[in-house]
Amino acid sequence: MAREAYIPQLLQLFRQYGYDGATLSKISEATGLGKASLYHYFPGGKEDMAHAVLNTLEHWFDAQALVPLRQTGSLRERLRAMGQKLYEAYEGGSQPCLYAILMTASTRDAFSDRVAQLMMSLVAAIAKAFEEEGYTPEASRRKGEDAAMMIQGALVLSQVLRTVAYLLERLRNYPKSS
Amino acid sequence: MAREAYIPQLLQLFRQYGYDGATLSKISEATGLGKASLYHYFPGGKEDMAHAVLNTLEHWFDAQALVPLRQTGSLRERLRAMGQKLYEAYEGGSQPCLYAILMTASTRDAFSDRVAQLMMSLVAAIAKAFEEEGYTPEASRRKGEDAAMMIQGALVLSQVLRTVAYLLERLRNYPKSS
DNA sequence: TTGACTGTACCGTACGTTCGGTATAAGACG
DNA sequence: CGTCTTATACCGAACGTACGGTACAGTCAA
Repeated sequence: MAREAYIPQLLQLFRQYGYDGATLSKISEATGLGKASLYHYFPGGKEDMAHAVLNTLEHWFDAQALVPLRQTGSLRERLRAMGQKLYEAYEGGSQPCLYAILMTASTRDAFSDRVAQLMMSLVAAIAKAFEEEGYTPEASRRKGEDAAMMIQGALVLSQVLRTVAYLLERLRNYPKSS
Repeated sequence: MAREAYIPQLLQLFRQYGYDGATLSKISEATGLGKASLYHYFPGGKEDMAHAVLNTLEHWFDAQALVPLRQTGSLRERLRAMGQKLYEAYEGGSQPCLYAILMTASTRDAFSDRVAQLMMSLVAAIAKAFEEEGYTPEASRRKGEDAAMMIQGALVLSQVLRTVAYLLERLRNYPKSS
């Protein structure tokens, strides 16, 4: 099996236990792979695994969440389509964002540049959609940041309050939320 | 020295390294206390320390951040005063929220009920201010959740993007952000 | 026969926690 | 006054366990 086959389990473990809490024993158990095999697929160890998950996530964002932004239709419709994709990816709020998870790791420096870049590309993609609609670059950037803030805020509150779905529902109906 | 004297260092360590990453060695070094002494002040170990920090935070919220909400003045002014307090507490976004940090711990179950309750009290306090202004209970609750989401979202983005202050600036100017 | 893959044993280190103390100071008692 | 007790503050050393990671001798399909 290719290393990509284990990405979903890795993602789930990092989400559930955090980076420091996702121990090799747990990873070994969840994947069914011995430590030797894990190091065969991921020579760089745990850090390598996290980066592999980020690779997949980066690709997923491009191919799933951001693709509606580049399609035709009203801005509102396109944002909604993105919201729907995110709603599914985060399972209605029951799953946290890996970016936020990795930024709480004790070795966050190993990921901070990468995660910042990924987040910025999300902000930029949303901003671009606004810009095409006639918003100024600055206002567009702000709209992109607002959207990202709302997404992350909803995810945190879902985690904390465990009342899950209805918070992210607003994301699905973004940008008309109130 | 009383155990309360060590709360600021503990808060800082949990924020910086996460719960799992804040090891007893680091705590010992930062506080200047031997590991054994830490168990004198916090018999319940690391979990005890985290709860002690939450105690302080709970008190701080009541005495600092939420007190403007109960004062006189326009709703807008009161929300702004709260925003200013939060802006200071999170050092303009350079510091994450401990609630979110603890929810990424591998032993998050030890804190999840407590953290949910603390977050709900924040939401409720903001909602109450809106309700007094004539908003319906449901709309008020929604406003409280929106504010909490915005706070948490701004904190996450500040952590991830490390562009810090200007995101939380919007919080300071809440609710007129755009 | 090669090369991808794996089970097992093992490494040094660090973890959270506990034990068995010592130092100091404040009361209590005769 | 002296000393005896008690409580608080603190610590060095060690506990058993688990950590992330490595070495190596295989196995097995192509």
